[in-house]
Amino acid sequence: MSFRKFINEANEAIKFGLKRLDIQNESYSLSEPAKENFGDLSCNVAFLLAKRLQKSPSEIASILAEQCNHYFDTLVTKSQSYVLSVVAHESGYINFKGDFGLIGKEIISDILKNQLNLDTGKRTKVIIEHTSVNPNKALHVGHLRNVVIGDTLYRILKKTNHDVTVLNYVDDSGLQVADILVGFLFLRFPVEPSDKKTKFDQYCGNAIYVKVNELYEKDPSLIEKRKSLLRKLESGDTEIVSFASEITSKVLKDQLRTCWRMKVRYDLLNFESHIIRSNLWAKTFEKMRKEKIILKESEGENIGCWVFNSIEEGTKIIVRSDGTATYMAKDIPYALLKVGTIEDPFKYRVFIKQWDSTDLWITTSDESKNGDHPIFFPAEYSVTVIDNRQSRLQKIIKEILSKFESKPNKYLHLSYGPVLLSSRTATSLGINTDYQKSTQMSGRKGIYVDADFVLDTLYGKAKDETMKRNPEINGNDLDRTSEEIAISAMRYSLIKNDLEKEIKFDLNDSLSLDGNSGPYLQYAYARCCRLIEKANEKTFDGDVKYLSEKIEERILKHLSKFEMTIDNTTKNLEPKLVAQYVYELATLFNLFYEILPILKESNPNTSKARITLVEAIRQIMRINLSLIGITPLERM
RNA sequence: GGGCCCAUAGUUCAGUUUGGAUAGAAUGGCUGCCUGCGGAGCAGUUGGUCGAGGGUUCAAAUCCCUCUGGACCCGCCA
Repeated sequence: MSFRKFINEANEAIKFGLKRLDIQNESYSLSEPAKENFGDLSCNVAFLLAKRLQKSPSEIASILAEQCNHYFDTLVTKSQSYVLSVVAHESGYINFKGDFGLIGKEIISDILKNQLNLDTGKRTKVIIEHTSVNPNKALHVGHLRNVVIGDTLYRILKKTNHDVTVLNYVDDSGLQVADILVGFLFLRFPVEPSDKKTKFDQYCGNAIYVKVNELYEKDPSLIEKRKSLLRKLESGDTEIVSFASEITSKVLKDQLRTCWRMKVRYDLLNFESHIIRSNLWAKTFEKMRKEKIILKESEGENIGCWVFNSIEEGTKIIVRSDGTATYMAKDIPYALLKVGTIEDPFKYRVFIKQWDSTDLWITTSDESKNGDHPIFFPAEYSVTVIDNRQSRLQKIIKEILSKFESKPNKYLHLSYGPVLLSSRTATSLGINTDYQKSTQMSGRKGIYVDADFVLDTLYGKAKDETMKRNPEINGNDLDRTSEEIAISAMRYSLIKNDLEKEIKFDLNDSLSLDGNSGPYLQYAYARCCRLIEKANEKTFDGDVKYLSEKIEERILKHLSKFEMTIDNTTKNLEPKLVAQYVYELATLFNLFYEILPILKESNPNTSKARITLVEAIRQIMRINLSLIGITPLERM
């Protein structure tokens, strides 16, 4: 926590100074100044005191700075101070300069000895639910945002020693599944796509789902057929259920292929049909009724319905007058299960082995399968990754949960803005944009950009670039490298921005491998690797005191902020902070590489120190890249 | 109608939580830098009434109010 120690010490110095001037209860902020030549930390307290003391900020700053300096006399050994100087600026700021000789020495040592302190989780059990795409279509770029946010969060929480379980909820008995069943059973779509190379999820989504929805308008009798299929699905009609299960699991496996390609993994799949059969809903309903969380309306427009009266959101129907549960109601038992309000009724078996050789589990009704399995439920807190259109429902679920539990905030909704198509991209897909700036995607209407298609296109582009630079590269390395570059471009572009902002997806722009992009980060890492390889060092024991150039100090400072950045990321659930951190590190490194000789430096002490610095950068970069799911490449 | 989110350079975005010093990147345009540690790089240049108006403050992109423009949610659909 090197940089934080520096902040703490500066804070102590300010407090000390204020005390000596007999000033109490003054709040202030200690922040990084806009420009580096003002120092490393600035305090605004003099501005705040101006009125109270009837003096100018400038005057107060200089008096206070002098008192602050006495703080360092109280330290046992001044050489252990992280603060190099405290000076009052005429503007009124008190500026602190850090001792990056000392801070740098500590952070480099921590990095190289693998002694970074990232354990903020202390084995806290966390459940993350993400992806949860209906199993009737292939993933589009909008789904990928969800997948990548969820997986990045998983990686960060895992690294900070949280005990993380990743769930993927599969709605295998809903309307959207009934839609493709209509296609197969009534419109006679073949059970296999005519072109064997077509992925089954794409076949269902692109050919059948869209077509069926078009036909509903021309032939309303199909809607009746869908309704009857849905009833059979819910009532457990053996023939239909088993056919549906065959279809959805084929789609699901293809969806998982796309997710795995993105280096995403899960622990458990929860099928809606299993939850229905498990009796969880019945228990939940009973409980809500008993505790008077929901009430039966005896008059008015909702007569005969069981409703929840939300304080802020008004009346919400939970059970219809015909006794069936609404869409939202089905999420309640799942939420209760996650936070431990109801007991886990499931038995488990391994569904499939994943790309990282971990097991992906599913629930099962097979009585014999209840041997050793990980403990999935419950968690200390649960994070559900769903886009912001679901905010209202998530809020109501959270409110219902709070009726069961006195402890708040165990159930979190990680909200994000949807991915829209830029008008250029929409037009290129033949969609009439009506001169709008961007277009909502819709699986049902066929308005979307397929995830695999984008990855394939990126892959092709990365391959061209890689071949240009490495004419001698062999086929396997070329394929692997190109794929990793494609994934890094995709993943980075989906998390580098603020979660709440919509992403306007433009196919052309997303194909860029330059600038603030995933491949830029990988390139910086590869450069580090080549330097280390050529340096042929084993020990990395260069002395930080030879790193006195401005750029070197900036790098040491940035490295020292790593633990703090990760801490903020987990506290605020903001994956972009990691992306921004590693981008800045890559930028600083590229600059360093450009302006200073490393291997060619004539002073051996300086050269050794620089090589050590490169190694530290490389380590931090490697950790950060893996946190955001980008594979560090030694060559590209 | 109620709720929620957004608006910063031609474009895509940081910065807003916690007010502070000359508002930063990337991309596009223009221009330099490879017999040199890898040019997927670096540097320079171009480009801003921070949607508008008002308020609070010594100080507002940031806080408050009003307005405008855009998106989304508000069903006994999922």
